[in-house]
Amino acid sequence: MEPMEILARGAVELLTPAELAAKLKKGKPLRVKLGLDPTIADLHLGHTVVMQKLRQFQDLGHRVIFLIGDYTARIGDPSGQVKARPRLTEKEVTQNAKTYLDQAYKILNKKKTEVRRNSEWLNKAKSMEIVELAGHYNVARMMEREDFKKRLGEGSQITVQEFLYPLLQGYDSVALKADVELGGSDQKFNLAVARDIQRAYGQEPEVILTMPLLLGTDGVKKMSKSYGNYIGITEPPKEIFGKVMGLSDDLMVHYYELLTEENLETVKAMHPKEAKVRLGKILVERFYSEQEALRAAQEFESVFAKKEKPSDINELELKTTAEGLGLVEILATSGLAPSKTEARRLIGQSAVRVDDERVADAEKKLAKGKKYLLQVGKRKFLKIYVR
RNA sequence: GGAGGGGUACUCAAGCGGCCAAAGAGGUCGCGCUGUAAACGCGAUGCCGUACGGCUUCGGAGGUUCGAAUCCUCCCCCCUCCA
Repeated sequence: MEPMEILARGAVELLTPAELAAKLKKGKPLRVKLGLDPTIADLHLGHTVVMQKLRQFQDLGHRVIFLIGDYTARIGDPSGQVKARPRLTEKEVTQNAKTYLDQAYKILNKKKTEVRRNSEWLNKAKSMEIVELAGHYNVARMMEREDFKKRLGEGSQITVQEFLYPLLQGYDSVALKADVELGGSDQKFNLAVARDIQRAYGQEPEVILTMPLLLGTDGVKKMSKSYGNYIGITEPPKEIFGKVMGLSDDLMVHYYELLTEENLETVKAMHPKEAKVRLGKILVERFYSEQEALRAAQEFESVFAKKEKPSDINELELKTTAEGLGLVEILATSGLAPSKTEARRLIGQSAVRVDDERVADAEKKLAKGKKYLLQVGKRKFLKIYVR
């Protein structure tokens, strides 16, 4: 396949194909920028959509520049936000960036990756320079932006500071002499501004390539840690696999489309469950190994299809001076239930099993000196030793 | 700076002196049905107590009242219109 074809595949938007072709034609490695949002500590599948694309650039011999927006993080990206974002401390930024990079190298080639921080140049900028930068853009265009428009309409606040964000991000591209910039499709506005800013500073504008946003496990909102609808790439294999199995059939196809190279027609022709198992394996294998993928799949089958017990149930020892411990108490202290009230409620809803027997009596006590297998709901297991 | 509107549980949103731990929707959790799907049905959803009940909650601090999310005072924050 031609480089152009590979790079353009899956993109929501490529501005412009002609410019990219021209840049590729020069035969020099391109500087491909990705702005990293240091507000997130853990990567999830949503991030990997863009990562995967970066990897393709690397495989074709180009250079990836990870830009840690440590300076801009203190402003907060207004993209898609309903409210102004909280600002971060220096320490949080550094920590988040480190975690992010460690995880990103599961996908990227570290040798072909350059890491920079925008505080390198933005800290030095004089206020007059910032004012000049602001002079290169106008408010009307800024207000074309969907999220600003919406916030304005709803009457929620927009700070002038937020206007600065896209400008500074655009200036980063100038400082880095970026040839290409990637981002999620929600970043389109910021990226487009970068092109204008580069032009204003006499540079050839970067090509921008936006990738689709992956929907979260709820199938409604984009995948995001703050919505709690994410699958993290550092989650244990069986968690990743389990979450994949819990996807709706439609969503599964969406995941296949954005996360794999599989032929969608083939996928749709398969039995949905088989297809889901396959997707789960592909993903676990990507972040761990083939063995882990197989194990996760087997484990899943035995626990949920055959109703067997998981192979690695945590054990907890609880001490008591009395004859025994109340079940409610055990559930609450072991974390199987968030509170005693909730524990009682769960028992009342016949969600609790002790040694495979459903418990209906909220006052049940577990006698001292014995081990028990507790189960709450379908997936929470814990071995308890009361002594 | 002036005039008015508003801040309620995870979220949105009713309530505007007792019947309010606070309607409704979403979310979440549980049960059922299943392919641990989705959709659907039923139920639960502040904390503590077996239950009658008790305790803490409606932006913050005081006050009025037998009794306040609801009335009053001050403070903080947000919005709209005017300047």
